[in-house]
Amino acid sequence: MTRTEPATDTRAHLSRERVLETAVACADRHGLDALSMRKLGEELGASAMSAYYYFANKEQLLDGMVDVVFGEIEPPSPELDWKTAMRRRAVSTREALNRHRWAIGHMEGRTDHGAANIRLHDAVLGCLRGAGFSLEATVHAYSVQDAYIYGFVLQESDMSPQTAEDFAAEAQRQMEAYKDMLAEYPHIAEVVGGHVAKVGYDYATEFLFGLDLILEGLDRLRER
Amino acid sequence: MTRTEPATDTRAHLSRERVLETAVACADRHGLDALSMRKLGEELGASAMSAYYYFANKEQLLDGMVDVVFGEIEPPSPELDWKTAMRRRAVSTREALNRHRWAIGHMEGRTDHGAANIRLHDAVLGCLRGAGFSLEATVHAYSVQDAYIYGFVLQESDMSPQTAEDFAAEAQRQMEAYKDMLAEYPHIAEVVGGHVAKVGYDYATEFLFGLDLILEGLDRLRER
DNA sequence: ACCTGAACACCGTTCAAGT
DNA sequence: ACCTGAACACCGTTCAAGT
Repeated sequence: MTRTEPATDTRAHLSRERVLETAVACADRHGLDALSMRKLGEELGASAMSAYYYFANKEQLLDGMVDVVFGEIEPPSPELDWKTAMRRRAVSTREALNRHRWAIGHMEGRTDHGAANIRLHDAVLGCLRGAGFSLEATVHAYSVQDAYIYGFVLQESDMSPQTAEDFAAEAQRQMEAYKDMLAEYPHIAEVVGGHVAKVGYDYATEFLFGLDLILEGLDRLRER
Repeated sequence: MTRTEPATDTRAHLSRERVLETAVACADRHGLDALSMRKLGEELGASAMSAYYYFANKEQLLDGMVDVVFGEIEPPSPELDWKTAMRRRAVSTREALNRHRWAIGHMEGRTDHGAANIRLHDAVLGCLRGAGFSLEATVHAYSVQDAYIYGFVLQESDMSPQTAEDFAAEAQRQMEAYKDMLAEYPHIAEVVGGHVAKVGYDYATEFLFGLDLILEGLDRLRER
């Protein structure tokens, strides 16, 4: 958070932040698999093993990278009503995870939670409690929302086509490829051929559809 | 699908199925990271590179492994009403993914879908169409359900404690560890300390809570 | 304190060779 | 047809050494 650069830097020095920044940028561009400690050193303009001074191993580097992503998620504002606040936080989470597709699948399992993670967690719980959810209902509400958000981005980041038009084109291509099997799979033929290949599939509106369905369901769980 | 073993096998021969079976079992026990092509050869009682005869590379091996998991998911029965059928299919998906924790995160992104995957996909679409969902509503309904199911298991498989009691104990341990920071994070203190550390967190009931919330929301989308 | 280079035990993949 | 062994270009990590 606060940069403590020595006043007498002879050259481009390394730092925890700069290593993290470079690692995130590198993973964004080439994927997490392509990010090796050696490649990271090179990208930093330093030696192959230079990152090991700041991170004991690759797992701890990933801990740090994940918390960078958490830091980009907009926490729910206490100014807004709970539904709007949760909706915006969900959208912000989706956006952050789409900027850093390597992160999904590593956001939850960390044994030591980063500072940004904990801060966001606390803000979400506070939003729900303030809206009149009981302790139990708060746990429920948190679970459903996060399962949905992470699951949606997981599906989304795995699919190649991005826009609704791309999606329609890809659907049409796949229909051609599987043409001889379509008799065996009539419902895929109907839904993909009759709908997706025509109107496409827009991730943003699809995301909001499910999100609002969940938020409306949760609203009935509140007290008063 | 159909086994074509030669009648004159001199010894324990390899086969596509046996390689796949062994790979899945190995990943179940030690994780996907620990599964190397060399280790797999050893586990098969064959040479280090033996699996390369059946799979061009590790990615195609993973394609096959993922479809094994899809094959373990119970497709929706046409005998049941749509909500019960979807509920059972969701529970079955969660169970399969919990048996094969390495699979989550690899189920969706495959470029060539396996046979079991396509079969299940078609059955789910058929169930929804048969229940009176329009083409558009079917796509919505599929999206929400799968996002929720995958996302829930993603969270679940990342957490270490399994039972509600374990969870409560772990929560208590974490409360101790973060004691000095609790003033900064009052809502975590309240929810974790006041609820989770006491009653725990049962994954199965938590899963059904969100699932039913979604299914009930979707019910209002049907025609007639 | 901060960074480097060589060394170790591993990878995935290719390919000529064996039966 | 089915499998093997050696070889290549990579990994993550350790550690003694440099400044």
